[in-house]
Amino acid sequence: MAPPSGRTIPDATVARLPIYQRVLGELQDRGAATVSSEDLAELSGVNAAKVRKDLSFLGSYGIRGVGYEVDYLLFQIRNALGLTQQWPVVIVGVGNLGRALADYAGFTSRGFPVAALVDDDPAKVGTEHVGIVIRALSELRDVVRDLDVAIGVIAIPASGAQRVADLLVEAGVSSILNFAPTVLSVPDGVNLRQVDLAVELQILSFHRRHRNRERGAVDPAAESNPRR
Amino acid sequence: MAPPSGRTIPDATVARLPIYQRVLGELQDRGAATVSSEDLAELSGVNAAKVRKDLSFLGSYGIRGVGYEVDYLLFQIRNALGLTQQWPVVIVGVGNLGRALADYAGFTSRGFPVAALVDDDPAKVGTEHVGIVIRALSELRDVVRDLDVAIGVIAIPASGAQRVADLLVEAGVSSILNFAPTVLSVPDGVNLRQVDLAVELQILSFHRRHRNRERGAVDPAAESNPRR
DNA sequence: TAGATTGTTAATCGATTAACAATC
DNA sequence: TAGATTGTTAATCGATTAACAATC
Repeated sequence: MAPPSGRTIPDATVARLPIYQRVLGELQDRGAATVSSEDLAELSGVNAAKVRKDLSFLGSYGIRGVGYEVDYLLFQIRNALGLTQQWPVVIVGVGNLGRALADYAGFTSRGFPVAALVDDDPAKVGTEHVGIVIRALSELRDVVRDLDVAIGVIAIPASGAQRVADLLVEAGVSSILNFAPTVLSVPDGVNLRQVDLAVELQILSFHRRHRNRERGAVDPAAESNPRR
Repeated sequence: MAPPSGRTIPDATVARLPIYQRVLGELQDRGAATVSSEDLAELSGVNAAKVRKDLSFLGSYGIRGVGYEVDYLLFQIRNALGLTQQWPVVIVGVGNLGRALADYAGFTSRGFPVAALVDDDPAKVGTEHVGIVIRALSELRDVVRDLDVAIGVIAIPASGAQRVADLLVEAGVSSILNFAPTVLSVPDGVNLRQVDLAVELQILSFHRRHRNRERGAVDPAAESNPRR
C-alpha cells in the first residue's frame, strides 16, 4: 500500500510510462473513470501482463475486480516521472528543427515549457519566434540561471554539438536532449539522451527488407560483393 | 566466410547498426583505412565486445590482429540495412516539423531522398519548399506511384494521423514513420515506427529525478498523495 | 456468492559482457 | 615468432509473458 521504497524502476518500464501517461490523458479527456490493464494495454499497443507489471513497480494502485482509477493512476505516473512540476527547457539552434520543437505543442502541454531560444547567428539574435526572444549563445549562462532552465535541447548540426553541450553543462543544465547525429560526451551526473531522426528510417529500411525476404521477394541490391 | 545464410539479426543489433554506419562514415572522411572494435566502440559509445558481437551477425568481416577495413565494413552494414539503394520518402504535413524534416540533410545523405511533400491545406498546395512542390492529400496515390515512394513520414497532429496512415497504406507505401503522438494501427506487412519527441524529455525527467535522489537531494514535489 | 481483474510468480527468452582460443 | 585483435563461448543479467492465487 505504501509507495515502493527500495525502488528501482526498470529502464524498459520507464520508457513505457510516457505512453501510458498519454493514453490515460486521452481517457481522462473522454471522461473515463477507470480502465483495466487489458484496455490500457490495447490502447498503448502492448501486452496486458506487461502493463500490470510496469504499474506494479510504481506501487499497488489498482483495484482488483475493477481496474485502475484514471485520475489517480495518472497522478502516480506523473509523480514517478517527476512531472508534477514544470521543467523549463532551452533550445539551442533556431533552424528548422529548433523552430519545429519550439512550436511543438507536445512539449509545453506535457510539462516542458520552452523558456528560451538561443542561436549564435547575429542576424537571428534579438528577433522573436512564437513570442520568445532569441538570445546569443554567449548569454547561455544567464539564460539558464535567470529562467531556471533544467534541460538543454541541442538542435544544431553535428559539427558544433559537442561545444554546445560543453556550454550547456557549464551553464548548469542537468539534462541534455541531443538531436545532432553525433555521440556526445558529458560529465558524470549530467543526463543525456540522443535522438537521431535518420536512424529511425534506417531501422525501418532493415525491417522492410526482411519482411520482403520472408515472402521470397528478390532484392537485387542485396547480392554481389565489392572488391577484396 | 560466406555471408550468413540462416540469418536473423537481433533487434538490439539492428538498432545499433546505423550508429556504426555514421561513425564509419566519419572515419572514412578522415581517411582511416581500418578500425579496431575497441576504437569503433569508443566512438560509438558502446562496449567493444558488443561491437564484435553485433558485427559477427553480419558475417566475418574483420581481420584478426588488424581490425575492420572501414570501406568494406561500411558496405556490409549498408547492405544489411538495405541501404545500397535509395528509398524515396513522402512527408505528409508541411508544418514546422514537416519542413524541418524536409530540410534535414541527414535524410538525403543517408539514402532517404525526400521525393514529395503533401499537405491538405489548399493555401499550401502548389507552393514550393526547398524546391519541392507541395501536393494535395488527394494526390497521394499518384505521388507514391509516380515517384516510387517506399516510406511515408507522418508529421501532422495526432488527431489526423490514423486517417493519413490509412491513406498511405492504400497508396501503397510499405513503411511508415510516425511523429504524431498516437498509437497507429496498420495492416500486417506494413512496417511502422513511432517517434515521440516529448517522450524523450519525459524519460530524461525521470533519470534526472533519480540521479538527484541518489545524492540525497530533497524533491518536494515527490511527496504528498492526492485524494483517495 | 459469482465475476472480474489485479499483483506476483516462475518460466522463457533475449541482450550484455568478460574471457580466451583462433588467427592475422 | 611476438603482438594484436577478431569471433565465439558461456555466464549473467534484464525483459517478457502466461498463469493463477488474492481480492475487490
